[in-house]
Formats: sequence, structure tokens, C-alpha cells
Amino acid sequence: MITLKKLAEELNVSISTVSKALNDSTEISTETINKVKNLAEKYNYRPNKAALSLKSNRTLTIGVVIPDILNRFYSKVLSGIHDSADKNGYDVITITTNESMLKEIDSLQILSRGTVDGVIIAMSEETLNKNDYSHIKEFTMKQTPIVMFDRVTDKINCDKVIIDDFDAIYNEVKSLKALGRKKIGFITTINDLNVGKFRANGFRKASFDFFNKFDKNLILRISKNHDKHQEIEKFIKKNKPDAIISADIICGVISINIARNLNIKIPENLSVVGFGDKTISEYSFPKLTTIYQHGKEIGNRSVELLVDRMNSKWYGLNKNLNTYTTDIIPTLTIGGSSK
Amino acid sequence: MITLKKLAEELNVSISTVSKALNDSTEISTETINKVKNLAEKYNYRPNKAALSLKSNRTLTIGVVIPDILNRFYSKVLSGIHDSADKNGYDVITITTNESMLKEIDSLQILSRGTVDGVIIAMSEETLNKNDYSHIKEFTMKQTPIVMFDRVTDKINCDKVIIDDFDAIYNEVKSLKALGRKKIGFITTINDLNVGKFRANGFRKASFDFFNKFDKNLILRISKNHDKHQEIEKFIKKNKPDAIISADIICGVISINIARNLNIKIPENLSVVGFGDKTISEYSFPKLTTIYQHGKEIGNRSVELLVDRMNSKWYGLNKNLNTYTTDIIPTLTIGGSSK
DNA sequence: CTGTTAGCGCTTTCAA
DNA sequence: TTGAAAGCGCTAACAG
Repeated sequence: MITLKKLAEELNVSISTVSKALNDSTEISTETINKVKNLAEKYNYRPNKAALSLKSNRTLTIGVVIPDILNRFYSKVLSGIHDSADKNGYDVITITTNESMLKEIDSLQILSRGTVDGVIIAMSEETLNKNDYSHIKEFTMKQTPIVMFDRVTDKINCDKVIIDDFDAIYNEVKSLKALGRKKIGFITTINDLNVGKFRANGFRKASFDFFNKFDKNLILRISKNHDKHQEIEKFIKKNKPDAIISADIICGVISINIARNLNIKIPENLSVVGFGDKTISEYSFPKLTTIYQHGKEIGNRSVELLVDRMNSKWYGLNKNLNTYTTDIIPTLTIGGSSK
Repeated sequence: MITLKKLAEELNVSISTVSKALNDSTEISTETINKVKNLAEKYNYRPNKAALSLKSNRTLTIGVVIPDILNRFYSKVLSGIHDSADKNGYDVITITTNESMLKEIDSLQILSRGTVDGVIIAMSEETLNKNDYSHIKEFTMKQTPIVMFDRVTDKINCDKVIIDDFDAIYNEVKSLKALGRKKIGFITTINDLNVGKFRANGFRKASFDFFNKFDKNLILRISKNHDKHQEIEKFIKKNKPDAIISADIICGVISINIARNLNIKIPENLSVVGFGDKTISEYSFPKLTTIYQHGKEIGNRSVELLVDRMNSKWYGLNKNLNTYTTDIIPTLTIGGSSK
């Protein structure tokens, strides 16, 4: 590897002169600059990244933690992440968890070594199931910005990117009807931003269109501070739906667990369709794959949010933004439509 | 970020003591070791990766350069790469070229900054088309080991992983026959390792099975030092096949170019099926997607070869291995079967 | 305009 | 058994 030192030696100047020359410092004469640049060019000199990050405390690399790279949805998101990261001059280091919480913990450890400037993560199913986000929480205590997408939780305060798609829910209802399902329940979580509002609207419209009626009771809205498990159990016992659409993946997973505990046969007597990715739909019958139109966009947005955050931190704006953003854009909604 | 320095200050010992303690040096007393380790544990200390690589000249990261992450084949390979890299303690940094040679050149530049210990690459279509591998060649001049897979070329001396699958060719012939093709040509390149031998066998057997005959003339074997363009042009003019199966992607691309120059309508009058990935099959009609069974395995093998190479380099075995391997395993064949 | 120096976090001689 | 110091490649404050 060709270094500043070698260039300096060959030119009989000091290392700092070379460094400054390559960075177009006004301190250096044009003549020297040219001399240096020519030699650098000749040897195809590239500054060592490790040295740079050690010095600058920036790696210009972002870390991505996803459950599965073969999942179409995640690979689309990843593709979007790559594009945007590239545009912003960041490298991408990807780790897959295979839905394992242990691996996820590991991954965050690996990325906590000054390897990356920021992290984009979709949590593993195991993490969601165990409802234990301590490792993520711990990570957020450090200085490294983190953005969650798709598999998110209220328990963690950070930027989030989720989808909220009217059409998808609408079509989901249509498909379930076509499959003979008659009593479809819809579960959504309420938060300050009315996330899931568009989805609920999609559900309502579909109910009218395909069942000629809309039963308010078939929508379960769970408030932030309520116990999801309890609410969902009550909901299932009371309404006995033969299909459940969950506006987020967490409630989907919970629904499945509860139904199993209640000895309801899945998928024979209850289809559960999660509005997340393939993981959930694997449990439903027949297998329904929610089609995401917005994978790339989610990736793009995640990077943008992360870059913003990293820049704020870098330029010392953290104080201002930390409180600011946590309240204002904890969740970014994509693809919502209010038709 | 918690550093050795901070630990040292808090414990009132020197930095080097802390370093040694954490590395279980026999120089340090058990008592001190425990003290240090406890504090490190408490603060969840992780050694800074940049510092480590600067010092050790190893990054424990491998770079992957692929045309497209959304291509099923490449994502499978990538998945295999991830698994193996993880097992070997390497991080993975991925860059996609979108089939652009410029982007590929860029990618190699990025990875030439001491960012990675080794590179796994499948070249872009543009690179293959232009038949210009100077950037790869240049890269191999540096110290960083490189492994090519799928999209390979004889022009570069390095470890390679390609597929050589009897069944796939066999089925390809079957499909083409089913589509009404009557005169199927097979193009393969010959090298010392008889790569493509299994494929040729697959073709021969399929010819007998599906056409009840095997016309030797319909196999074109191109020797290393022959001009592919010329040979293929001659072959097409002489045999006028209505379908061509190319054992490697390069000949596939070349065939298409030549056919176009000859005003042969693709895909109406000539199907070209490349034995590589989707890129080629997009030009064939109807679109044939070669199904790869071995994506993950290719990824695994690539990493293994690379790790071997990196270790040899690291442990100073290069001299020995450099000559050795260039001759013996320039190409690794996977999935070959001689049924 | 150019050079010296310190320091980013870490390992590793060498000295105490 | 511990510490001081050098050095990996780079930048930047400070001196000349």
C-alpha cells in the first residue's frame, strides 16, 4: 500500500506537505501541489481508510442488520440502502440475523466497535416474540445513530421507517374474502402519529366493498400503554374471527401465539396476515405474500434519516436535534394514501 | 466510545497494562487481569476496529462486488458469502455495480483503500462486453487477494469459482426443444481443467435423449488462444442454429452481438441461453431462467478460497502459494456430475 | 510556503 | 509484574 510517507520520501518533502498538497491546501505552492498530485496519480495513491477513521472518528460506513437477505422485501430495502448510501459517500456493511436474537445482539456488538457511523436495522422475529429490546436500547445509549425499519417497536426512541399502505390492506381483505374467509379482524396500534390510519381506512373501505358492511368491533385499536397480549386475547375470544390482518408485525406474531394457546388451529380456522414481510404470512393459509411496492424507497428513506442524524451529530447539533426529532419524527410514513 | 486509555485512567495503570491484561498476557498478574476485565465488562469495552486494522494491517473485512443484489442468483451467493464470512470472523462490505463498468472500477478503487483484506467479484456485463479487464488486472497487482465467481475471464490470474452443472444444461436443451427449437448449438471454452466438460456431457446426453442424435458439429469448443469472436461467427454462419447454449456468459454475450451484426433476429430466429445468470436469459425467447441450485455453495467456496489466500499472505506463505495456485486451482468447479 | 509535532486507539518491544 | 515509547497512516495546530 502506497502511503503519504512514501510519496514524501520520494519527493523529499515532509509528510504534512504531501497531505496538505493532496487536500489542496492554500498553504502549499501550486508547483508543489502539482508535483505531489502527479506522483500520487502515478502510484494511484488512496488514503488509508483505517487511518482516516481513526483520525476523524468517522468511518463513512453504515451498518445494516436484517433478518434475511434472501427475503425479497429485505433485499429490495437493502438495494435502496445501497443506492442512497453510495450517493452519500457511505460504504455499507451488512449482517443477517436469520431471525435470531442472539445473532442480532452479536451484530450490534460487532458494529459497536467504531466500525460504522450509523445503523439501519429490522429486528429479528425472535426479538419481537420475546419482546425484549434491551440490546437495542443499550445500543442507543452509545453515540451511534440508529434507524429502524419495518420491524419496529415503540419501546425504542429513534427514527423509524415503516410502510402504511392503503392499497395493500385493501387487497389483503379482497384476497381473504376470495379464499372464503368471512369474518376478518383488523388489529392496529395507535400512536401519536396515527400510524396505521391509512391502513385502517383501507380496511374499512374494503369491508364495505367486499362485505357490504363494516363492523366497528372487528377493528382492534391498541393504545400505546395497553397490554397487547391481553387486548388481542380478549378480541379473539369475543369476535372469533376466521382471519386477522395485523397492521404491524408484532401484533401479528402475538396473535398467532395467542391463537395457538387458545387451541385455535392455524391456518385451518384462522388466517393471520401480518403487514410486515414474509415471516408472518408463512403462518397464514393459504400463504399470502404481502407485496411491497416500497422496498427501495424504505431503504432510501432510512439512509436519508440516518445521514441527517449522523451529520447533526458530526456538526455538533445533537443537543438541538435529539429532543427535537424524538418527538417529531420518530416514525416516518411511506406510501400512505388517503383515497 | 470507551477506550483503553479511559480504562487505564480509571484503574490508575498504564495503557499497555490494560492492553496486555485484556489479551491475557502472562506478563500481567491475575489480580490485575481480573480488575481490568471487570471494568472492561462493566463499560462493555470493544477494541476500536480502525485502530486495530491500522496497527495490524488487517481489516477482517471482505469486499463483495456484484452486478445486482436483486438478482436471485447473486443474492443467494451473497447469502452464502455472509454465512461463511461470519464463520471465519469477517465482516462483509458489499457494492453493486448495476452492470456498469465504471461503477465496477469505482468499487475496486473504494476497496483499494485498506478497507478490506480481500475481494470477491462477479464482473459487470459491460466489462464482459468491452472485454476490458485492465482495472481488475491493476487490482491484482496490489496485495489484496481477489476471487472471481460466475462472471470470470481467463485473462485474469486468480482463484475462480464457477458452476459446471450437467443437469442444468440437460434441462436447458429439454426446454428449448419444448419451445420448438430444432437445431441447438453449444459453445464452450476449453481450458486446462476441462471446465465445461460436464456441461458438454449434459448437452450430448440431452441431444441423444431429445433429438435421437448428436451432431458433433453443433458443439463449438474454443481454445484458450483462439479468437472467440471469429470462431463464434464462423460457427453461426456455418450451422445456422436456432438456439445457442453458451457454457459461459462471455460467449453468450458475444454470440448475441455477432448474431445482431449478422442481422439474425433475436429472439425470433435465434435463442441465446447463457449459462450464467439472468442477464443473458433476458435476451432469449421465451425468457429462460437458468435455475441455480448452487448459489449458496458458490458463496461459501468463494469465501473459503479467499480466506485461504488471505491467510497465506498473512502468514507469509505467498511465495509458495502464488505460483502453486495459479496453476493448480485457477478455477474451482462446483456441482459437476458425470452421470 | 514548508516542516515539526502531537495524537486518534491499539500492540509490542524494551526498560525498569 | 508494570510502564514508557514507538509506530501503524493520517490531519492539523503551531513554528519556522
